[in-house]
Amino acid sequence: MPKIVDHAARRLELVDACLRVVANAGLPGTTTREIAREAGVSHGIIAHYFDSKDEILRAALQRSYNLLAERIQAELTGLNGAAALRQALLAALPADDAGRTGEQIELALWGYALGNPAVADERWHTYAEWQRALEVLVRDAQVRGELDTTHDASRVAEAFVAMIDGLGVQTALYPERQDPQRQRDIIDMTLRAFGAAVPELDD
Amino acid sequence: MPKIVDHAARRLELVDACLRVVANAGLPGTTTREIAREAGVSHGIIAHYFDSKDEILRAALQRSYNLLAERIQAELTGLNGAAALRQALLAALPADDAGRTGEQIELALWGYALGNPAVADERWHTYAEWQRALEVLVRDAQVRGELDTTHDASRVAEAFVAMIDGLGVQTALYPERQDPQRQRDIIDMTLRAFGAAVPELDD
Amino acid sequence: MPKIVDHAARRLELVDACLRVVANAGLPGTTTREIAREAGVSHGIIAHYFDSKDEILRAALQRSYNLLAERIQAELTGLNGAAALRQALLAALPADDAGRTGEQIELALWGYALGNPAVADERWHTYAEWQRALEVLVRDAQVRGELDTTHDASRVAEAFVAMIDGLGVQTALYPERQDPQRQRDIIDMTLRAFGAAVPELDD
Amino acid sequence: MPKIVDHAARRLELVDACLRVVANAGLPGTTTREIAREAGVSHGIIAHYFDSKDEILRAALQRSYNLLAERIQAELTGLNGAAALRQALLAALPADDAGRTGEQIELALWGYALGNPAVADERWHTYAEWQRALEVLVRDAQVRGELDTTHDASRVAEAFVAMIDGLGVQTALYPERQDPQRQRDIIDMTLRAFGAAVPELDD
DNA sequence: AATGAATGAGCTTTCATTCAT
DNA sequence: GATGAATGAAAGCTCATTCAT
Repeated sequence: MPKIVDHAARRLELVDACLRVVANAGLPGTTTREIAREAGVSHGIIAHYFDSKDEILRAALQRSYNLLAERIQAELTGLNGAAALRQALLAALPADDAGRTGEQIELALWGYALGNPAVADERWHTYAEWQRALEVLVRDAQVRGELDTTHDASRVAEAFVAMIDGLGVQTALYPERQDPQRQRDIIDMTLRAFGAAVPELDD
Repeated sequence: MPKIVDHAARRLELVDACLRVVANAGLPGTTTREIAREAGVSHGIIAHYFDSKDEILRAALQRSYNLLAERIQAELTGLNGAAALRQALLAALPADDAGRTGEQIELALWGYALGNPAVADERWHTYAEWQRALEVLVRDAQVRGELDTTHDASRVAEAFVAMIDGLGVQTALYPERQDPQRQRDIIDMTLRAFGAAVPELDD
Repeated sequence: MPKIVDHAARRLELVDACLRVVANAGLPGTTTREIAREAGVSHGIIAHYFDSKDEILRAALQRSYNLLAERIQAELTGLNGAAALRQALLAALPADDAGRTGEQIELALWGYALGNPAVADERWHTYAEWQRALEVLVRDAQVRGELDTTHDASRVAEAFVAMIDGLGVQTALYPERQDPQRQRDIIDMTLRAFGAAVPELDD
Repeated sequence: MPKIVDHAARRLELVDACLRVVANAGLPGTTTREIAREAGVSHGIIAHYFDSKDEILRAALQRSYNLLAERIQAELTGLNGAAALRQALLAALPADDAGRTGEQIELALWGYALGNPAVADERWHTYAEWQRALEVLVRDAQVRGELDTTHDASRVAEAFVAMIDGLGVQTALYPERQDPQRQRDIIDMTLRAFGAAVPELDD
């Protein structure tokens, strides 16, 4: 009987170690040796669970997205219309240290996708999925009369996706210069501009 | 002092070669050897003009931004109010192959800034400058009654900066999947949402 | 003691798998993992049956020689004198694909013996045995008056051993450039030079 | 002005270091690090002069053959007929320590050629060249009546090439067990069998 | 007996940097 | 100023071996 090891769990440990390294050391600092050290295992073990460094990086990219998607999904329960849309957008914003780290991982892995068409393609599908989910929320809000129907739902969704991405970039690059509250205000302001009844702020 | 002029020109040649390499080979492919080869000079020459690889990359990042700023500035002559704002935003969008390449360079260099606080700090200043310029345009449009005054000009500017960045990311990562016209439509739609009188589209 | 039988049979399976790997992948491609895969067993099993990779390679070398010796022996039944000598030499030549593969294994394992004096020593004994066997055949032919007695039997045997080895090297290295028939002709010609009554060829 | 270095000379130094390592440590022991250490230079320098380890090994193979060919050629001056043939064969035999080392290099590199068709092909040409040269000597001896004309010159040449190779293998593998004088005797005996008037030995 | 997870040394190769000329 | 030879650290990856189960 061989040593009993949960293969999937071990892979996940390594992927998470990889994400921590990316966050701490950036993509160039993400070496297989460093990942192993972070996971507290030997260097050679990575070859046991991944065919190459590429494979673990791709898995990390996917995991990073899954974590975000789960977080957003969790926040939507019980909401609908403009409130659900707003909640989704705010949840997608990096709010705390973990969120900031997540954004840095995301941004570092964009640089990785840049040179790997296959990776970029994988990434595209998760992006499109996220945009479609947002489009559904926009349309629902429009149907309920909680958002202007003047604008095409698909484009509105895309506008918000872009804005979220852009705000995320700034958080990743200038974590000390960004105020999470201000980013939420900007989202709320834009929602109002698109006709949502978001209560005014008084800062 | 002819020597000094030569010196600056030589540096610029090297920086431009560096940008071409980043565009063609990505950040990991940007080696000092490759930059020298692209510039058609010997490998060791880089040490003459830059203390380190870091320094040439920083210069390339700055140059990349300057080129964009110049392009935007050139498009604004003779315009004011909402029209100027719109023109600035559209000019900031990557429209053609050159623009797409520029975005990829930008994105690759973000990954570089991620691990270098000093680089990120430099980058922050150019970002802030671009945002302030946009804020001036927003305020001007508001004063002229061509944009809703409901919203804080500073936040509106930031919203647009984020949206431009986000759309740029998508162009850089998925160049074949993005339609420049659709990106322009999204900007126009958002301008209308903020009260600008941008003519409706009929695609 | 059935266990011991199993043990020997298992070892043989592994040794044969090793020979197949050497033939297919060359000596550098002969890894313990590959041997295990070829044998259809787990990787760690090799440590059960062999103390080290060296040991299995040594066993493979010995096995390779035994297979050849058996083949030669089988061809000699019922023959004697110059006819037996000729048959032994022709049987030692690689004639078909299997023979060619055997030569490649042999040659690959020479490279291995080169750095391992112990292995080379083992190899020496099988070489000496093969030479002595040939010497007996030469002397028998001389006694029967089917071969010149001018020459020392021991040296004649050695000359033929060297020639067989040399022809084998060429088959191993340039399988497509060698013609088995031509190699047989060369052997026959040399036998005639040493006084054997081998019928003339007419190609 | 760059540092003046004789590129070709430096390459040759490295190739010779490579040959010494192959001789001392065998093919598996021939690492780029070891070659650099043997040459007394830094490890990375090999990348300056050779694109890959393959390239330096191929160069070493070629060099090894050239050294042998030069040695043989040097011994032939002033001779012709059977005497020239005999001298060529004896010169091709490994006679001293240097010759033995050369054989070991040769044998190790055969193992390398085994897995590289391109290398094997290169090797084939030098083999064919050596065989043709020998054939010319055989034919000359036949024409002068110093060798039996019964046998086909081409086949006789091939027989001798094979015998030389086979004797070389034995020297390489069992350097302590081989007696150079005995190998020369075997060659002489075979020459006599083919009709050459080589004086009898009296050992 | 058999498994396969885990280790760590060592491989080739790449690369920023230094420096003699 | 300019060259390119040289260095040495570090990268990804391979692999024989060990060992808990």
